[in-house]
Amino acid sequence: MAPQRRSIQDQHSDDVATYVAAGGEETVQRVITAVYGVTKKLDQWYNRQFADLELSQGEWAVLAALAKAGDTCLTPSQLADLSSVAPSSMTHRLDKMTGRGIVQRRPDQSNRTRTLVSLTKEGWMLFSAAVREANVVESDTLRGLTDFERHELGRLLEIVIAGLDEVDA
Amino acid sequence: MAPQRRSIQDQHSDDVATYVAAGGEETVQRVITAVYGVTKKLDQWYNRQFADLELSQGEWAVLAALAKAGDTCLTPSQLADLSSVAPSSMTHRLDKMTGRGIVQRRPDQSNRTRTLVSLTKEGWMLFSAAVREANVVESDTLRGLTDFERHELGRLLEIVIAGLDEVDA
DNA sequence: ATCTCGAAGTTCGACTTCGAAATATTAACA
DNA sequence: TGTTAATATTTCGAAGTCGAACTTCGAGAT
Repeated sequence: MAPQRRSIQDQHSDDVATYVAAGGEETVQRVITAVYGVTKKLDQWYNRQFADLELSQGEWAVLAALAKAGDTCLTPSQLADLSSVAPSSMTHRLDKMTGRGIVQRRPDQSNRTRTLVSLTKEGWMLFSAAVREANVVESDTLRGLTDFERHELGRLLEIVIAGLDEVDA
Repeated sequence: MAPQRRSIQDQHSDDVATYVAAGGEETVQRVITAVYGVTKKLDQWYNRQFADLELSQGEWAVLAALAKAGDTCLTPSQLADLSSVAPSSMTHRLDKMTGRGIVQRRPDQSNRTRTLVSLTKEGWMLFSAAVREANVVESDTLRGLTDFERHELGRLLEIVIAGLDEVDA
């Protein structure tokens, strides 16, 4: 009754064709469309997985940014920038996360307009749990690739990453 | 005064190290983190570029979904699903886009609970303009890769895409 | 033919986000 | 020292989003 469900790769080919027909370059569109196809699926899985931990995408962004900073504290403005969100939005988000006890705020002694945010021990534990949960689906995502291919994929993407700096300027 | 601004690839290495320290696999994290680094930058550029066209990310998702469907009309539910948004949100979004004249709604004659949505001529023109604008930054993004490398990157990503179907089940 | 169940769309209240204005502190300069 | 400009954060109103309840319609069973 329902038309045969199209496979994701067929859908992908048609998507590329649509973009090319609208004026995009084929070699570019093939890569970019594929990148977005992967992240879209991953985002859906993250949302499902993180629901267990009562963690939204936005809260995850804050958690990850603070974890990556290590011992260095970050200000709300920096967190807003790293999370691609307005500074005013970060205020309430931090209120909530502070209330939950996974981050803590303290005034900067050397500049009292500034607030320093850092992870609590509970925050670190939550981060670690989230990474290990996420690693499951991420690992599944790459399961069609050999070790060599994973290495090659990583290498190529890192070339792209390295070029992003200059494009901005 | 400000500490030397760290390059994106250095940042990337440290990010991977953080995830590995928290319990992720190195080969997996290298690839996934790189994919997200690319899309994050692209998202920022899209937002800037599309501001010219008065187009939000959400509206772009609807536009692209309808364009990919070609002549086939889509229902609000399908659009909500394709755009990863709640059906109730799609109602208002379509109201706005209809008011602007880029999409049109009409009742399905064969099933009157259903509404069919399609692009207007203005919608198609807007889609085409957006694709060509986006292609500029996308092309810049890949500028560090040779033609062969682009082909290889596309090939590897398409293997991943092909595997996504089965992971879901 | 009628009844019930499920599906599609919309409406409603609560929460999140944004941009602009307000507040507080620091830095610069005459 | 006093005034002004700049920076960091928060508050506030408008807009977008979500989940739940509601309405309408269609399909299948009795």
